[in-house]
Amino acid sequence: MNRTIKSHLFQQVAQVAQAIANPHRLELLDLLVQSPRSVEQLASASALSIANASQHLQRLKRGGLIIGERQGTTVRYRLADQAVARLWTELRSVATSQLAEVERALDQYRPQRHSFATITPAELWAGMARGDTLLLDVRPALEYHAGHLPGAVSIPLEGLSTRLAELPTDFLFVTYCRGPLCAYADDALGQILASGRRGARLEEGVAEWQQAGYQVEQLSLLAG
Amino acid sequence: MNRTIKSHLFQQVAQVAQAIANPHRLELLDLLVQSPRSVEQLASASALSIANASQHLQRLKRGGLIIGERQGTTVRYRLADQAVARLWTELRSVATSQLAEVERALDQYRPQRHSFATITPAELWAGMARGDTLLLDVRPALEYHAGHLPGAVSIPLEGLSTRLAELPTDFLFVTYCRGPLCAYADDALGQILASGRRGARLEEGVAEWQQAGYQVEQLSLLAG
DNA sequence: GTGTTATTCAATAAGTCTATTGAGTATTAG
DNA sequence: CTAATACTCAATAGACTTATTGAATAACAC
Repeated sequence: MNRTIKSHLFQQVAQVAQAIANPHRLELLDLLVQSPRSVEQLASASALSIANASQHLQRLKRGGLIIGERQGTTVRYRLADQAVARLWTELRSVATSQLAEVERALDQYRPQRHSFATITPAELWAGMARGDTLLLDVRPALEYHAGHLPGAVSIPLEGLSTRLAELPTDFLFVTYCRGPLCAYADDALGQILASGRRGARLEEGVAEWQQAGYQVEQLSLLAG
Repeated sequence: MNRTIKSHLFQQVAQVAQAIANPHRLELLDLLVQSPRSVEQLASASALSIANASQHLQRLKRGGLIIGERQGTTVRYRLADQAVARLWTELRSVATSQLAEVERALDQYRPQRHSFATITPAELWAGMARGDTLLLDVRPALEYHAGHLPGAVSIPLEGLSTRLAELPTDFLFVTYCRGPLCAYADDALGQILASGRRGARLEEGVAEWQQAGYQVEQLSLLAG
């Protein structure tokens, strides 16, 4: 009888684990860590049908991981709590460190990652203080507005190729994006290096930065 | 085609989430956070058949969460990494803070938890330094040997009722066990308070203690 | 009111997960 | 060698999960 209650307790906790135990839902969560979004935005960003995305989002909601708020005709989903971002970070960290399969998949998705220079937050700080380093946020503008690293300039990957000529030449360009499972910063860095400029990649995204105890900057709460 | 690779990456990470997305496997993990164990020990502690426990353990192993090592005729399973304990702690924390259902299940499993005094690590340190506080580890001896809080005395719940008379009367007794989802410390504290002694419960277990940056003590690596 | 857009719901077929059973394997003891 | 112990494997039925479809609802513009 104690056993029944105990089983029930673990069953409840397992509900949360079941909510994240699906690749599509992890991808949705990864997007929501960057910024709140509507169902349609999430569906198109993750290549799901609207109905399918909606159902996955409701599963995440039932698991207490995200919150959906109706705003006129759309429903805007966001993380229920920063602890959810920590859970996602921790899961990713266990996955990449313990499963060789994940490392291999990551090498496929980000083939250049071993050839790029990487930079730590401390080195980045020092360079920005010296004034010889520029930090580029290459995520979509929507995500930049929801929160970005202090001093970062928003140059979404989409527009980089046309704006490349604008960039000065005597700087070290540090690119970052959603975090270690995102290839935007690699793509951007590739273009920057190809143009003859110097650059490095920061593996951390906004969530990892925040979890490491640093502040993030926010421009507008109504980012759309 | 980029999409295929990306999906594959998230699928790999989801494998780890799927490994913990089952109440029995969470219970096994919760046991393994306390100490390594054989299949038989795990099966009996979690009320599973041997074959079933073995299969769940192999699923956890495939997910990279635990490691099994043959030692003579038995196979001893242990956590693959401390990061796994962090993942479990983080999952539990999201579950308890975001799902009212979990709080309700916890109230059923630990009905006295709101009536007991709780104590923080800082208060505990102060009391132990003053010499008026005794810290009791009420988990099975096996788990105490695998690692325990510094200065804790091992009094497994099983033997407490017969040893209760031995305990001095002029101390504050602080009980702890596996962590917030464990009722051992509540049971023990109930007996201690009923005997007229003063006491409080420490919610943290060894894993949470360690994750908070404190040291743990270990007696023997061959604890059996 | 009608029409439009964004989202959710319900039904369903195909796929995946689980507990149980009984057989199979590895190690040790004698 | 045989027997015993501890564990794993394979097969399977029943239970859940998932993607797709098309219908239903909610908010708004007019």
